[in-house]
Amino acid sequence: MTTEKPLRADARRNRDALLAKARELFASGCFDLRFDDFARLAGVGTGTLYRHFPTRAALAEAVYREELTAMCARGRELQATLPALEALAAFLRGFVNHLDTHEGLAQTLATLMAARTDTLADGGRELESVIADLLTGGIVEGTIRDDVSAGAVMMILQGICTACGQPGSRADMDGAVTIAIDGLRRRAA
Amino acid sequence: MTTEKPLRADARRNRDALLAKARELFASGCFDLRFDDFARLAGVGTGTLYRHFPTRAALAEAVYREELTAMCARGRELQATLPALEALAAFLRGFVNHLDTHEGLAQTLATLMAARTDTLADGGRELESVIADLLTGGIVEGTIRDDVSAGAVMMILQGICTACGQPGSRADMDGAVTIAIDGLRRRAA
DNA sequence: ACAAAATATGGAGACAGTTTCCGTTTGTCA
DNA sequence: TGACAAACGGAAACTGTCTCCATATTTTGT
Repeated sequence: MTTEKPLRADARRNRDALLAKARELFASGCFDLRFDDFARLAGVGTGTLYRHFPTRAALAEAVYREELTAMCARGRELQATLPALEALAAFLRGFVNHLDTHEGLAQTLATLMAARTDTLADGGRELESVIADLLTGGIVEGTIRDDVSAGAVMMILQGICTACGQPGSRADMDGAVTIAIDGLRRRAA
Repeated sequence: MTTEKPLRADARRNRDALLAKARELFASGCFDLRFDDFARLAGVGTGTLYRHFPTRAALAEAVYREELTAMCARGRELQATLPALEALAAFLRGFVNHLDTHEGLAQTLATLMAARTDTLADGGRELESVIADLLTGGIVEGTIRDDVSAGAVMMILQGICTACGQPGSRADMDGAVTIAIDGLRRRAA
């Protein structure tokens, strides 16, 4: 599906430089400097930046793709080793905990999830599919309600990601997760 | 507190024209046309627009203020006539139902809630205070858990508002509310 | 009723960030 | 090594935001 195209040597080099510098900048909290500056600081031309990453969101997605994939992998791992509801709870707790110290990731996810559109949302889809599988596991197991789907959980996470970074939000982020976890439990008849 | 300043006649007229045109545009789904164009279409100059509404969000807030206040009033009314948890549930259901057919309001709220930048967020604070009171009522009554605060619920609503308008989101919006309502119940020991 | 003072107007233009375009450079392959 | 394709850089065009101030309207005092 994903058309692997062999990139020319200098192209790959520039792309990597861009990515490395962007990662560094994001990590130090600079989310909204001029888009052009990502190019300048990485030592490449503006055109090159745009050729590799047509939008700010595309750049952010590329930077965090690996990290996001790792988190998803962890989710699957939890699913394999714990009962579904506990796995889901652990996953969500870990997720929020990670977001709290990686604001750039939170911002990026907030954007990706809000992006109704196109191609670059598939970082978000990767996450949604992990959650869907966790839910399914819990439904089979009988511990998770069967009347809500992963999309609903994604909305909640979206809210959490957006709020992340606001002073004093940590407690409410945890609160939202608490609500989500207990709200997902199959209700006693 | 709110400094009521007598507005000059033409000023009030222009302000109203702006508001009316903006309401009409929002209702027809045009959220992101040039900000300047709101002025042009309302038949006033750019300066006038900026004088009355310094930002896009300020304009949106003014447009929806009345509507939002009505929703909050309804929340208080529910609180007065139903047990707290039921009032909260009815409020949230009604809220989402309303959002679903008023996308402009949803967008506006999403923005207001995300904006920690105070002055224009007090539409958001009005909402938060209604929810806080509903929660408090339920805690006293013993039906709502006491370990999460209104901020957590606001995050969830933020996610819902952001998602509103995406095709097929309605079911998940309802799902998120379902999770929230059940997640807020005091857990049996 | 009128003039002075106070208030508000409009829209040209400065500005900042974004994006395109194309002449030049660099890498690839035979 | 030459020819061709791929990628580069960065100046210039563009787009939306916002400010400024000479001009116009309203209010107030007499």
